[in-house]
Amino acid sequence: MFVKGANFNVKQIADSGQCFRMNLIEKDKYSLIAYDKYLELSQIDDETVKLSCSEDEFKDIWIDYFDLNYDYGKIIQLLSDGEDPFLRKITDFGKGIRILQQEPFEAMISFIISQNKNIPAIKSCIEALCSRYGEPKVSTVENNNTYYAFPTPYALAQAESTDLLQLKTGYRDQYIIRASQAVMEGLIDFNYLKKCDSTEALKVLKSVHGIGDKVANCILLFGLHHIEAFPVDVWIKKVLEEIYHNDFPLEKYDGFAGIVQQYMFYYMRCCPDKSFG
DNA sequence: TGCCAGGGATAAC
DNA sequence: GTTATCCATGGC
Repeated sequence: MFVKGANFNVKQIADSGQCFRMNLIEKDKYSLIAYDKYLELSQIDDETVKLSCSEDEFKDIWIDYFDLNYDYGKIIQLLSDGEDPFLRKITDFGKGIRILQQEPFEAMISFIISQNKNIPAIKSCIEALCSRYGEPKVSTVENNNTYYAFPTPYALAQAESTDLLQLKTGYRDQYIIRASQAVMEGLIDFNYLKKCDSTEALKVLKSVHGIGDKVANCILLFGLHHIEAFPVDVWIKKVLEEIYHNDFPLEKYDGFAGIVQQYMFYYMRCCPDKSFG
């Protein structure tokens, strides 16, 4: 089926570092595994994306996954009309990005793995984790190909440390196991964390061994849809230092700071011409 | 080869 | 409260 509308760019989303199971298949065409489903997306033109799913599946899963009920145009207009020249530039550069609503558990484990790794390494580690602990599935999209769902909390709570080390998790093995156990035990309740305010949710997430400020904010933003969350990694830190001299007025973007953060991240990672200012 | 990566825990100041 | 050190490993 086809999705029409501005501010939905598959390449920009795939390269925005939110999810790690979205990959280029051929020019303008990407595969994605999420919510136990396999999906292919093709960018037909600036305002058209083709999805390989049925309309029912689109309504059930992907419309929320891609946050298609949220008006990004309004935020983009606001930033484009603002007085900050850097924000005007990066908003124009990344205006096809959307904040994904990923499965909270997948976001939690993925961003625990992400620490001190680059994106290609994160991707291969997560793929290894999925093929080892995830449920095998068969897609009807193309050639009945087999893929693996993201592992359940139950599966990872019982994982062996030595086994995880073979999947290149490095020193994060116990982080993964203990976080999964916290979910199984109900110490982490994603439904509650979605509903409560982000300060409270941040505190709860950081109570898990291996989840610090940055990872917790990524879980908030990409798994719990707290779009006010503002994760600061090495790239964002660079923006805050080099562009704003550590005086970025975050409070001006209250309520949607996470979107601004994504424009910053995507620009820093992907703009071929990073002439600042 | 050495440095960096969507960091965090812990020890040491 | 803030800073230094260590962690395991792939990517480039």
